[in-house]
Amino acid sequence: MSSKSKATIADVARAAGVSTATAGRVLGHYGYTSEEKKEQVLKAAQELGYRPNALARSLITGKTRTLGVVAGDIQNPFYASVIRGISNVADANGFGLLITNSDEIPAHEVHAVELLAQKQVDGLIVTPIDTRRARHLFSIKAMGMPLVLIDRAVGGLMVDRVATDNIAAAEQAVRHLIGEGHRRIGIVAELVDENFMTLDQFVSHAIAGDPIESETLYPSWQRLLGYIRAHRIGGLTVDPRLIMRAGSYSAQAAQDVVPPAMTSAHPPTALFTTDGTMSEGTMRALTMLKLSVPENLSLVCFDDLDWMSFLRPGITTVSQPRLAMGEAAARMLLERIRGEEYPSRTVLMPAELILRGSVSRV
Amino acid sequence: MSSKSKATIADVARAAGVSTATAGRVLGHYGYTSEEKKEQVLKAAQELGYRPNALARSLITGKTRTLGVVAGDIQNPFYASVIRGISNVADANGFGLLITNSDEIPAHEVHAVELLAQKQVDGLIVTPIDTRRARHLFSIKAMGMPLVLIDRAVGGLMVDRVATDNIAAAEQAVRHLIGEGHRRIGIVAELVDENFMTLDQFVSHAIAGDPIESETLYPSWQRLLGYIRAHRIGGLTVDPRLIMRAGSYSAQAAQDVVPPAMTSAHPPTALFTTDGTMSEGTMRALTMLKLSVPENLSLVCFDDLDWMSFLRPGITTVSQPRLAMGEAAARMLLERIRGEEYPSRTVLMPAELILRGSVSRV
DNA sequence: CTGATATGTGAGAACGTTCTCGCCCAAGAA
DNA sequence: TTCTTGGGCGAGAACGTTCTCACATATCAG
Repeated sequence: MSSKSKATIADVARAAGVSTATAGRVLGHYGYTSEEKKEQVLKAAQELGYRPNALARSLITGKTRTLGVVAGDIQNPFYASVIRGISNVADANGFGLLITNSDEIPAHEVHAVELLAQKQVDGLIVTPIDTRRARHLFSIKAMGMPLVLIDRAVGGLMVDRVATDNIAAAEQAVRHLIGEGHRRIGIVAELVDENFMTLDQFVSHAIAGDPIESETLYPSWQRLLGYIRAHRIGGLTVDPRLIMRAGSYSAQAAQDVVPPAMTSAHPPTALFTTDGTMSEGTMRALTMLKLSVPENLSLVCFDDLDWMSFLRPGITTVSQPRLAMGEAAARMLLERIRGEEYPSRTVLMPAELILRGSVSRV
Repeated sequence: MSSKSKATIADVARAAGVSTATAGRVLGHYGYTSEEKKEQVLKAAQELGYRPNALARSLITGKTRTLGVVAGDIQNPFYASVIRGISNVADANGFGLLITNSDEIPAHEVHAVELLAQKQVDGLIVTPIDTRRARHLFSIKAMGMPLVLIDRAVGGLMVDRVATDNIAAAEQAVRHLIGEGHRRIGIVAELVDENFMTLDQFVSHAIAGDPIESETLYPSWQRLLGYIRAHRIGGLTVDPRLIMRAGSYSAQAAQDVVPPAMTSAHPPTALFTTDGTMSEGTMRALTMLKLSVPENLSLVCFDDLDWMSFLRPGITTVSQPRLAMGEAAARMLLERIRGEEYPSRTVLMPAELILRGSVSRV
């Protein structure tokens, strides 16, 4: 029956009484074969339980029909959705997915990219960690392997990219708070060190309206920029004490940084959190502090997580099209794999501010 | 430099002035080579930007150092964590991960398994959908490909498996509610049709204490069994009207099935939800119904999701070791891949009841 | 009839590795 | 001396496919 170990094309050919070339043609669906031999071969293949060896096929065709993905952490809902989006279009096109986690550690990313390249993936989707140093990614591009970036950009690396329009989205969110009468608005953001400017320098540049190379900025810095722009537009000054910098991508860091600001002499009347992880840490802190939303404090988050819709009173948040981002990235990658030529494209996806009950008028 | 397209072992050998065999030996770390030639080869490889082709290597060794995973849906926190666990041990052992979603659709699972087998993965981790018919899985086993099942079992398929001890965990959760004085306890569960017994038959068997082949039962049915056993132990009768059967794996289905029961003549004073998806749907329903937990209704969930700890008053829930389940599965799989022989093993992981604030005494 | 075009077949090369073998050399044992 | 042992090296087979050819035939246009 079909259970035995492994039958090769040669075995099938022998059983069907044809050459391996002919058997290969019918099994691989290429070239010409007569109906007669086709039936013989198919019958023999069936009986022997023949299963094509994709390795051998890929070795000679140079195509693996496999996409490589380097994400931060599958457990994070953001990445989980993005990957799901990628998976949707990969599936639909008969591509497999080789997935790795970088945990936002540059060395892990380098290692993962190397592994995927050795496994000869047809293309790579990466959420790059270091927006400045990324020799491995330049090397991938130079090798001619299609590459698409998600969420972050790499300075000088001209490849397709899809991201949320972070600045506009954050600006809209904070303007909403200002519109509701809030004047002291805190922001909870990772703001990991980018080593090119201190936070103070960055803030004063932004407040002064100096031009800032925002493309290669980390998302949390872009969202901070949107926060500052909303203040400028609203004619408000930015109080640096209201910028709660977690310094790392963890809910715990956010949870730690919120209480001091909330118990200070002039606490904010509203908070803006810059991503799902910060939102979670902030919620934990607010629960510990027994602060009620929106009675004691208004809140706008970034990224629409499951619980935001049913946790009373409902969290007003910026919704990113995570699934669509993954799908768009995969589609662009497949176009490149097919050999289509374009100048490198950047797709900035709009985010939507979803109004729920976590903001009150002051 | 290291950027050019693709240098092969033959290219490196030529540049280093040695045979391909010798170059292969140093680049592949096997056999003997003199320090002198080793240096020459390494230098040449460096200059040509040589990167081993894992495909060619795998074709001849018969090993790909890649694991295949067929999960329900990466976006679901349960699967996301399990996969992350698998990824942890795969990474640590230099294995890659080929991941697919079945969306709980049998045909998808069959297709995914076939794809992964063709790609010659060294082993497979599957969350089987159909616990009765699974020819493709028997075939995988017959082929000699190592296979580990997670969360569900397949009748008659003797392979390693890791799962939560669902019956015991559910029983403990419901006994807790009974201990707090609850007498009318509702259960919200998928209970997709298993076609071997109707729900009524199943319930009456369980109430009567008749022996039930529980190994190959779906998790939601196992949890229902635990619920019934807790009633038996507590000397309570089971009211069939309190069994809210969603009938499919979606939060929407749960959300739809809860309101009728809550607005009936004799509503329950407490609810037990049998997994994360049911919990989410139930929360949505409770929010719409404006029922406060634990004032108007007590609640115990299954699976500890992020929000359960910070959503006030904190949700009492059964915590499954999802990450550890994935890690255990991957470890068992690697043992099999290494050729270790055991009779097929079943690892039932204990779950922990985490007491928070969603249960009140009546 | 001549040439082109499409269908059909098999022998054997190719893909980029690892593996098997035979050969050489040096050092130590008999 | 002669035999063994183990390091060191290269030629060429092998893995299981697809690809390139050469060589058929049949059909159709001119």
